[in-house]
Amino acid sequence: MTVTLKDVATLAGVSVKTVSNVVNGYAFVKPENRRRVEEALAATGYRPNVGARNLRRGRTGFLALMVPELSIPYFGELAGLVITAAQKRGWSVLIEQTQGTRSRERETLSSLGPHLVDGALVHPEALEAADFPSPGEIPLVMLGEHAVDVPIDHVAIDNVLAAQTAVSHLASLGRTRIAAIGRNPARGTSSQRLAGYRAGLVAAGLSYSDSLVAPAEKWHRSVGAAAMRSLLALPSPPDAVFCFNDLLAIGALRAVAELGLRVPEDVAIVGFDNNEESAFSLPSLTTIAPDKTALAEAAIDLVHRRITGDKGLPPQDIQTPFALEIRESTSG
Amino acid sequence: MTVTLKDVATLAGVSVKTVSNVVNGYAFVKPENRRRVEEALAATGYRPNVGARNLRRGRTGFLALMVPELSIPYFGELAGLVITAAQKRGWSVLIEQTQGTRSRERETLSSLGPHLVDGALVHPEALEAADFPSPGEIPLVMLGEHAVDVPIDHVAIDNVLAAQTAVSHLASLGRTRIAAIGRNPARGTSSQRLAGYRAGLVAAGLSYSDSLVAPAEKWHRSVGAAAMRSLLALPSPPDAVFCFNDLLAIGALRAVAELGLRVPEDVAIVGFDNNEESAFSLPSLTTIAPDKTALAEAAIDLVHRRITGDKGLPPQDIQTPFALEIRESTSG
DNA sequence: GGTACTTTTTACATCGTTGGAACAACGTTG
DNA sequence: CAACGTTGTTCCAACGATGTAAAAAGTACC
Repeated sequence: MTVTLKDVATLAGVSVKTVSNVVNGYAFVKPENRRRVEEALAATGYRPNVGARNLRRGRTGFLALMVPELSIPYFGELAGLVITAAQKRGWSVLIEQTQGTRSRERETLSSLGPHLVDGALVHPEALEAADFPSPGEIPLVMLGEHAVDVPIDHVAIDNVLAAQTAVSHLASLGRTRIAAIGRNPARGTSSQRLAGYRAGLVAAGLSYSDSLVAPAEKWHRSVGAAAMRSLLALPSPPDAVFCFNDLLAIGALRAVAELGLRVPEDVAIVGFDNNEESAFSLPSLTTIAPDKTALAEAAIDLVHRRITGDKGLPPQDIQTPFALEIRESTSG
Repeated sequence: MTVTLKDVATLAGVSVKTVSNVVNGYAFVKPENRRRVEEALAATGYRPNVGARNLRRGRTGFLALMVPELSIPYFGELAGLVITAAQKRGWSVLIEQTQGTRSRERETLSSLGPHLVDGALVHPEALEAADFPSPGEIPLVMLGEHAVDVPIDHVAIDNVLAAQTAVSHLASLGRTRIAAIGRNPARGTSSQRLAGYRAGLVAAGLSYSDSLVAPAEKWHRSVGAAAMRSLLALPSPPDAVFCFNDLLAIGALRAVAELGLRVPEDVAIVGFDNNEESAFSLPSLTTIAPDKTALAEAAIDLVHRRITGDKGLPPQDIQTPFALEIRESTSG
């Protein structure tokens, strides 16, 4: 049923290779033949068999993107941008979800054989250094989290500085009891944001207190609400909170409202990620806004360079920009 | 560098085909040989070349999922569920974004050759009947929208009934000036929800008024806010609004709040889609909750049946369940 | 030991494509 | 007109796997 080069060749009265040459834009084809081939191509509606082509070329035309869950707004948005950036360079993107578990992350990583995809962008959550595949396999670019001492390309914003910026902003409003929500020792991202939180406190001359740092296993809205409730139940509750992502912050907003308190008058809140919904919450959310487009472009660019040559390039560590987006949750 | 069947065969001292037989679980292999082959497989770390296997088998192992934009929560959530459901049956999912434009939708559809993917789930937004490929190509399953008289599998909830349910709920609260946001003649989904809206009005004995139906080109939050503002500026503004999706409703919530009015006391609001964020908005949003998991499973199941045999099956039209999720925006 | 049968293994062709070498046609040049 | 470089085309092998059919090895029975 499907049309192959051979069918086109028969119809055009030339050899298979000549048709192949036309399809691939080889220069030296007699105009007359080229015309005949092109007509035959059009007439038959020929489409190359990607599998066969890749078998021959040793390329697949696919990139994998590994994320915890697409239903999390940050990853949905990021995936969309990655797909767009990849498409510009002729790649299709295959998405794998890991639910943020180490076992699924390892499994996914090891299944990414060189025949399935040309390269992969991975956004690990629980992965450890030992889990990384021996180099020499397909090009890998890590997004978001910096796994310690693994010689792999890495693209992210400066999480520590960003977190510090958020906390400094809260301090600059005159808040003195600044809490944090999102501690999770198993996740590198959490450690970095926690470090930034502490740095922000120090810079503002405030002291750190463990009791003001709420843990959060999953960074979901409901967890943020629960954490906020427990913080507000403290003997001396916080007057500001830095949430390690926007979902936690959205949950926190709700918890504050349910207790009849006001944001930002009673509690100022800052999030992280700048999800689209955060511009529309009530009140809208001040947040760290990573340049997700830059992130996606940089990652695709890097994997592109790895795939097309540049073998010698040492592992890159690229930082993309971010900004503090000030909204109602910290500015009445 | 990569290990092929041949390498394994050499190491095990048997023929390539025997190794292939072991890999594929063929029954008649002498235990002794099977053991040797398995050892060689383990020793070399053999991984099948998917491309070559598919070339031979005529399958690719990929499904495509076409959606407007992953950054829209509904599609992010849906895509996540589709990927999960596909994975259970051994497929990887390739995502294509169309931005909801007809040209990109057509382009995408026509690029889905039989060699690239085994089947596709498409969620069109602007596509018309004429755009559909001749049958006999790869199996297609349409999600969400029912394009008229195209003999193609289709999975969705009953949009008309769902919309009617939403409006009936508002009417049951005693609201009499029920508006709608989201009219867009170019989109089938909009027409269906509009029809349901009218049916709901009729059922409640209310009259329809064009002035209470706000258009919305894109169903985004900002558009919902703008539409709400214009509805509230009417000489006799609505006391309830049915928004054609949750994003519009979230925008509407904000517009109401900015004017100092209360939800649901002054205006009750119902959305559609049950995005995760809608359970946490202030107030939380009453909405139509489609069973997205059922939708994803049904679609994957259908495409699975198409691919593995069942050629004769007439085009299916499957309806998946939905529920009205009542929250604060209609119940103080 | 021979026949008939079953189990196990192998050689070969094949999927659709492209790289390379060989070959043919052509116009230039000496 | 022979030798040559340039252009254009074809043939063949290969990418890595699997289906087919035939060969080889084993088993059972007379």
